Amino acid sequence: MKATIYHVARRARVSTATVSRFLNGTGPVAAETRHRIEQAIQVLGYRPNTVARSLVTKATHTLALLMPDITNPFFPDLVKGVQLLADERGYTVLLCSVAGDPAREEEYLEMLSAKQVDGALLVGLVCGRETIARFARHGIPIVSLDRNIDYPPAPLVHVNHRKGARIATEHLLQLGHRLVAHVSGPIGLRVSHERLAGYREALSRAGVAYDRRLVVSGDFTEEAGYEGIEALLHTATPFTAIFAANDLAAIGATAALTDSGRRVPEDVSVVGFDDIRLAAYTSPALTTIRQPTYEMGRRATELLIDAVHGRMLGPGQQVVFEGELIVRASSMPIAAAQQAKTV
Amino acid sequence: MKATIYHVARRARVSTATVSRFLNGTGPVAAETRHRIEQAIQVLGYRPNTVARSLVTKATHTLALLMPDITNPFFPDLVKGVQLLADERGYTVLLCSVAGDPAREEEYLEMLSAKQVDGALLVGLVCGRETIARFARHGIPIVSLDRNIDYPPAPLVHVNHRKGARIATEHLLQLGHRLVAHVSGPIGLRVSHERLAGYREALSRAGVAYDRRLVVSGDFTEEAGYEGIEALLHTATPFTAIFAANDLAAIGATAALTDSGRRVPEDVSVVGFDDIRLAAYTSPALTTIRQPTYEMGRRATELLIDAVHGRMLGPGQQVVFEGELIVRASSMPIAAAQQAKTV
DNA sequence: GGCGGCCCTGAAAGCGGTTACATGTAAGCG
DNA sequence: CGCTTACATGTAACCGCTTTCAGGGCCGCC
Repeated sequence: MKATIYHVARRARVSTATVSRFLNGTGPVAAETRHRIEQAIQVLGYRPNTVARSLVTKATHTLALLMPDITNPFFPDLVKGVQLLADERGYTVLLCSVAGDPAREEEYLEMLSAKQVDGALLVGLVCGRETIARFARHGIPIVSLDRNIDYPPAPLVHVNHRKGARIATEHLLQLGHRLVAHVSGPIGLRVSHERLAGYREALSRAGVAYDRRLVVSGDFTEEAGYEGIEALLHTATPFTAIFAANDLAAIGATAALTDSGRRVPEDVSVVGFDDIRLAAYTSPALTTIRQPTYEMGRRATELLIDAVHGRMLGPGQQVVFEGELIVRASSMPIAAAQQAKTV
Repeated sequence: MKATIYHVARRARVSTATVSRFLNGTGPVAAETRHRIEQAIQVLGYRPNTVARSLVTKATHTLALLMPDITNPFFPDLVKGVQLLADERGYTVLLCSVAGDPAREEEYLEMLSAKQVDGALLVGLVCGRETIARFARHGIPIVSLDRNIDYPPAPLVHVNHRKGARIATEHLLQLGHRLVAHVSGPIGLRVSHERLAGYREALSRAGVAYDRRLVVSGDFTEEAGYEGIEALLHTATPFTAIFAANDLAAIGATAALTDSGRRVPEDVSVVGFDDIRLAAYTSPALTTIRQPTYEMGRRATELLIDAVHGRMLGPGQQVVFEGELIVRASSMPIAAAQQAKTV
């Protein structure tokens, strides 16, 4: 039989109200009473039942984290950031992998309001805005990562994808590459769109014509990167560099290049995006745009908890992080010889 | 103002008991009444409050997942398996990264019993057995992954680490290697111990003497793998192959080899353990032992949910998976030339 | 026609806490 | 000395739901 506050009260010869006051530090409790209560708790091995508490306080100290796919190496770091900050603040996190499926997203959103979570961190959701609006109507604060939520306006944390992509592409251009291919993310996703836009921006600033044949669409997986580049090689469209929309795709692309006998970076330079943990250890080590993933997770969670406590910045608040170019071994200046044969 | 069951009852002109019966399918409800209730729910946008429900039913439909570090690429797949199965069964999962810190593990365990989770999945815990025993006393079912919990006996899911390690090492031996180094996991962890044991077993079966200078200890990270092998190279102890206790370490080791001018696998063969997602895409693609991570997550969760429902197999039940050798490009027969120079 | 059942429903007692309000006591003060 | 005041505690309502128990109709059946 688990001890309840009632048992503690009885044993300490006080009322449950006093025990509760003692537990929460609300209201005064005499030193001697305090001592008796401590004793009782100790002896009984009492732990307050948070469910009962939540029922009356209407706070569960639980945050929900909705994300597409934890299997993508980009996310674990984010999760860690969220987790750690939540922990510091006495919150606990409910993990929901929604697999990029709008129906599941909606289902989960429904469930969350029933579960009375205190707040929700929505990362890269793909569902319609009405779905989110409906959810928000329950009054649960939300913070969004990489997905703009206009109505109701929710705090947004993201990196400047466009600029990052531009920097990545400019890096390649500065190395002398003119035929830069791009493996994009899933079409329709804002992130993919932004990164593609950054790529085009860099091209156009450098006066290089945009060639849509050089853009293959992927879905942020290694498989797609591999297949995309394999297919591109089959078309015999020449290129000397690749900017992949994320590291996974870059790694897949590199594998496709290697399997077809090309060398990276001697024949083709490759740059990715994200700077996942293993990017430094692939061979060649991957040049990429670092996203401060862990930090973003922390910051987003901080904003969320603030929102839970009713402390919000102005509406439409945003925290934007900048991507940082990390030059490693997968990119190098275009070789003169290479210019001639262009792969 | 959020609608409660009381509001629904009022609007449908029935009692809360009837609404509850309708909601849970417990007890009969007349067709017409049913219809009125549906209407009311619809109009009010009512969602039952699971917190209140849990208070009385004593079931939260929440499972806790305690793991060392989600950042290790081995885990996300596991999490996914857990997540998906939990989802199918109507459970939700609370994520706790304990960072391999016994104190945090204990803290979390405490919190979980207060949070009234229905069950807990403990993966690779390092805390003392008394801690776990104390937790178990709260009556919360647990299932353990990769850590034997003897008292109270909890179902255990794991792979046969020893055998996997033996197979990995045997693979190297069969390729003609005799000087096989090993990057171990953190000493003291059962998993590390088992994998080391498997390595030694293979050596001894093949009549190869065990040389402790060939064993460097790591902690399952790339950094440690890198540094371990770098250090080993400095000692000038010759070796022609490496069996790393996990893929991360293998990748780090490969990087160290490459950075020092060695080629993998021409100069040194490398095999890992885990078969993380990216193992197939490193270059060279990594030979490794595949753990059916996703499946293990599912199976463990299944056992846990069964336990929650009081359906347990016999005491001391175990599910053991077998590791499978996946031969890729990072291992090859020892070259004649190499035998002479032995790195 | 009376009666045992079967359906369907409602009243009310909790689940384990929190908290507004009331109460009792002793100190402070003119 | 009587009155306020602050402190320490108790009483009881309530959070939103489930569930036991006890009917009230209505049927069939003897």
